Amino acid sequence: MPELPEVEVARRGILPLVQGAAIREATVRVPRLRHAIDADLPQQLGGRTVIDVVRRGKYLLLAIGANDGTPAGWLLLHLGMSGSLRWLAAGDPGIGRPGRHDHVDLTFADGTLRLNDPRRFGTLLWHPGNDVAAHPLIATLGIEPLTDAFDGRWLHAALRRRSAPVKGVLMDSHTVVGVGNIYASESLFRAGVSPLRAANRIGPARCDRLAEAIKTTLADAIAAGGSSIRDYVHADGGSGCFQVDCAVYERAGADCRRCGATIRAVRQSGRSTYYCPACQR
DNA sequence: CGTTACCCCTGGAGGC
DNA sequence: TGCCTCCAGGGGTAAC
Repeated sequence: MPELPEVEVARRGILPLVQGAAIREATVRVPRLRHAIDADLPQQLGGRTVIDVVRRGKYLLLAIGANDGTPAGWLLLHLGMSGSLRWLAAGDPGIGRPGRHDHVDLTFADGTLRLNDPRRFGTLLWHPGNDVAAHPLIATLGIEPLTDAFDGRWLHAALRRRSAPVKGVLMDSHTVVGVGNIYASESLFRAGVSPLRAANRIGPARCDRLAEAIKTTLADAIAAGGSSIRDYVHADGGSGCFQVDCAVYERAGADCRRCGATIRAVRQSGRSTYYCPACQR
């Protein structure tokens, strides 16, 4: 579900709630996520403090400190397709009535951070020590799109050795992180690039436009509060349907807002892709 | 190495 | 009402 903007919005939502706060208790009701949650996770977290919450790709990384403030390890959290975080203030009666897919609670003095994930494609892993970048799931991640290092030049060099359709390459988190199924389609529309085009057949000038389109699409969505369609829940518990007005996503059969042509849907590697066959080449 | 198909899982929507 | 099929924001893994 969440792509980079939703994860970033969730990060900003929970940071002021949990930073510097001690975890009184970690409760795991359902450990069977994509990777099984370690049985000793509650022992690792109990009594420790959340030092910081950072984002790497679609992962939220919680720096966890020991009582004396020294770093103890990292909590890797990925929301998968359907995961969401909720904050329930202390005393909220909902804390005592977890729902069917409320798999994990982190209980603080001021409230409870609750992970809900119906499809259980999410991930919650404990990584001891300082070096979270060394974790296999993190070490293999590609470039962050909202950095200066990611530009048309970088993108052109990366796409040059890929013959697959560009849309799938943009969604490959080992190349560039954070671009999911919605924003891949939206970014390609903004750049006027067909999702079906072989990645290595996009020239430098168009890579400039595409890199810029990815940045602005993601940044706009973050500014709008993230873009969620079905079951995303903001960290504060409100429903978050941010980017309600996608240009192409889920608009098959509708008119292109730029040229009036009919938006088309195709399937690529099992995922739906939307594009304007007239605007995007 | 790069590409593709498949798989994990639940729930909602729509057809009959 | 029920049952069936298809679809959904991700990504790791295996096989070619």
